[in-house]
Amino acid sequence: MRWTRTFIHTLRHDPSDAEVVSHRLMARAGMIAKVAAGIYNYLPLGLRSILKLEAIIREEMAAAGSTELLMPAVTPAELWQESGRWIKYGPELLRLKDRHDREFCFGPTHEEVVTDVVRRAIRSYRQLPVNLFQIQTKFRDEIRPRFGLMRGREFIMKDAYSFHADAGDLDIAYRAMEAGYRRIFERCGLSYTQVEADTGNIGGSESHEFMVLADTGEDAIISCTCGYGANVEKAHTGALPGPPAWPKPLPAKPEPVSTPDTKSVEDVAAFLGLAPAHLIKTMIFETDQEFVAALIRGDREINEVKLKNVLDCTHLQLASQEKIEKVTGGPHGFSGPVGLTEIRIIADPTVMAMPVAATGANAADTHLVGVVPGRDFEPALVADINLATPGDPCPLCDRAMEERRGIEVGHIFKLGTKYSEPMHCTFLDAEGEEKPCIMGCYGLGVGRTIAAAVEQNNDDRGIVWPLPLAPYEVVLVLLNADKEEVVSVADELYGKLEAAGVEVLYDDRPERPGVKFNDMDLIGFPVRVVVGKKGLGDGNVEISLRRDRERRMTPVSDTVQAVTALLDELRSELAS
RNA sequence: CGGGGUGUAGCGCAGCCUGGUAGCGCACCUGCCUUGGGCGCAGGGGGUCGGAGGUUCAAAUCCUCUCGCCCCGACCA
Repeated sequence: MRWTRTFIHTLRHDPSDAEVVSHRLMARAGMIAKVAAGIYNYLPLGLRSILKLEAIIREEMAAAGSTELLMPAVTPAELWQESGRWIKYGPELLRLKDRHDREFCFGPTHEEVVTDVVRRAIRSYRQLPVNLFQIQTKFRDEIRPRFGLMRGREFIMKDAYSFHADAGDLDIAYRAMEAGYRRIFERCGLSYTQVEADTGNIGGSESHEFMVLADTGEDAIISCTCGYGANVEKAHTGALPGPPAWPKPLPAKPEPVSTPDTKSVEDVAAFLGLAPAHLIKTMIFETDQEFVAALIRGDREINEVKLKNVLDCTHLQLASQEKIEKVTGGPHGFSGPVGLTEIRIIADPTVMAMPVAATGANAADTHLVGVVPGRDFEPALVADINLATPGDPCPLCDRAMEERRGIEVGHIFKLGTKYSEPMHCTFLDAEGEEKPCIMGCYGLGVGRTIAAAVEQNNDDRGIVWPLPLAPYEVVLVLLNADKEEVVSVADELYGKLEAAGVEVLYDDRPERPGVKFNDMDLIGFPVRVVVGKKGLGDGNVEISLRRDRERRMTPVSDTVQAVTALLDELRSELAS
């Protein structure tokens, strides 16, 4: 392709709204352009990278046993009402009405639609398993879209869904998808990790996320050298060290102590001559259906995602000071579980393991000392609601874990019968009994993966594309567009490279060298071939790789061979 | 939705406080010049100052409302 016949327009300045490096560079390189908040044009250069990733995905999905279909972007409300998500999904679901006032939504994901597809066709266990995928534009009306393709409202996603007669068969498909995802990210040349994940609003049992590692990633990953890794939202820890020995005499029953103006755990502990780990922190939360008191040891924090799952609620937030006072009878900062009978108490196991503790007394400026969990209060529920932090022991091997950051590019779930049951997607088993299909679902953010690749591969001059995702593998740069003898050599080289099957962009613009070189570095084509009168004087062109920018002078006649050899070298690096 | 900010040429910004000719850099057009890392000189085109209302002799500037966008928190591929 000749540059002058395509549509590539680079920006000299950073767009003022671009915050992260991938957004900045993709916008400047003329790959994407914003149309509205969280909604982008994929310009020709950007689309090429997207299509390359899609091609890899299609190959690996086929290898994993999934078949492509395409479902509608606009889907009727009825399907969502059947699953219950018309209510549960909330304002993130973009709802539309047609001219007859019938309700639709722009699909944010397609469990309902695909379940409908399958239930119309499947009658018998003999027809299972089914495994379908699509690459589709989705829309989620995010509260705060940002970071370009990383967190758009409209975005391209590959989503796959599998249907099985039993859990064992689901596991086979799940493992195949898991392996397929690993191959996809490996083939892209990305550094990534696979972690245990929370299932979020989609629901289900087992779940893994695929994270491209980048310091700018929005997700925190807790991991151990033994291979354990989990999203911090989900991460467990091994047995935490217990609190230090109780430093004072033990009262026979909880004893109120005046603690004026001490609200934070640190203040109270210092005031009482105790360690933070001697206190029980009591947090009052408000959900869509109730108030609850969540109990955690004073030196730890509550993991709100875990808590939300334990409570099985849609919304969860800290209660306001007024509401705390109403529910507990005491002001904010002095809540405690003793005598708290109006609301459910959820306690972390570390709290129940405390032999004795200090807590708020649900009264102004007062704490209770000598509270014994299980004797002085009984929680409605004991569940892990502890937030894992770096340095905590690994649940598998007890070594200290570390925290890294990543960009979630893939998420796979075992859904079970969450959709098949309410939507009656059933089959007859060998005994003639009607059963709901066991389902799995497998998402992969296409645009986000491209953005993550940029996030991971750039320098101060621009993008450094990994070969498999580069919009073009090779750029041929004509330096002296007004010198006929230079042009004719470049034209001829362009023809030969194309004939040899090299994916080449020919920069035939009559621009100054500086402009061209800067554009090439910004866009980040892996291989650059420069034809200029200076090199040509010695019968040479200059070949360089974007990643090291080392220039090798090569005789014109050897160019095609040298370029293909370089490409082969880059490919074999990826394969190894 | 809550809190903070911003909207002036295609892009990046100044001007606003203290009302009075709408500006700068880049990009664009013409000519000359230059040509291996964003040249130089000269000339030129381009604006409902986000929108509506108000105050005023006079509003980009002050006031009110409204819309878009951005940043900080809860969602997610």
